[in-house]
Amino acid sequence: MNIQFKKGVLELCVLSTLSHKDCYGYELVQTLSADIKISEGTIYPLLRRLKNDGYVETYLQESSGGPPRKYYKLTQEGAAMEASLQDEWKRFARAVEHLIEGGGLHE
Amino acid sequence: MNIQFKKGVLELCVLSTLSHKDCYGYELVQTLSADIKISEGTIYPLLRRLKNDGYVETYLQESSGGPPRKYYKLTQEGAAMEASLQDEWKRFARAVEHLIEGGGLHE
DNA sequence: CAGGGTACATCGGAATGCAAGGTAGTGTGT
DNA sequence: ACACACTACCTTGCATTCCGATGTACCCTG
Repeated sequence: MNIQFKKGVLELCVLSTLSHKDCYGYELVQTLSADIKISEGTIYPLLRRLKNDGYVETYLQESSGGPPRKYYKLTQEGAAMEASLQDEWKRFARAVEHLIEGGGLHE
Repeated sequence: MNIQFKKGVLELCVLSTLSHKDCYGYELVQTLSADIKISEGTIYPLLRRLKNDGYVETYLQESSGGPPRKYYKLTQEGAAMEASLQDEWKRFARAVEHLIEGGGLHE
């Protein structure tokens, strides 16, 4: 899988997943990797960034069989960001589709 | 337009455009920018990379009203790369679509 | 002869993802 | 008791790609 394609998109994927339910970091790696491979070295700095920007909040929860899990919860700003990014992505994907199908010509 | 989304995709767009007809760098900037903004500072290093990797060949052609144009022509390897990248892109776009629609769940 | 369009090119900075490495807790096999 | 694997967190350095700024040079128009 082309690494470059993922740039910026993983942020959208994380926000989108969190818009359905709260998740902890390790869980996000497992869940997202079913569709798009993402490594721990990517997710943790990304989640830290999202928290710093106010798009998510965190809370700890004990776990049987491992250290406590840090859950991430979408804020209102995060939900707005998710919607915005999703819209941007769809417009971008359409533009690419247009270019690779039509060769950028008006057909 | 989210800059990060473009990472790696511009290479596909350039190869795809060249698969329809030979172009010179400045022309590619104008053509592609109708759909996806791309700057000269991006296209020239990209074209050099494609040439170094053997995906394109170049030839000069005089122009009325400006310096000579350096045309880029797709090689066989370039055409194969274009097909491969296009396939990768489509699978990637489907995976993203699946994630942001279904939230990564099996629905 | 100044300014704008054409057309090439390079450089440094910013953003992002990854592999590799580190810390701990829990459970299983021998 | 001890090694190993799995869970779960985290950081650091590296590679890649894109952009804005900048530079060169040609041609035409006012």
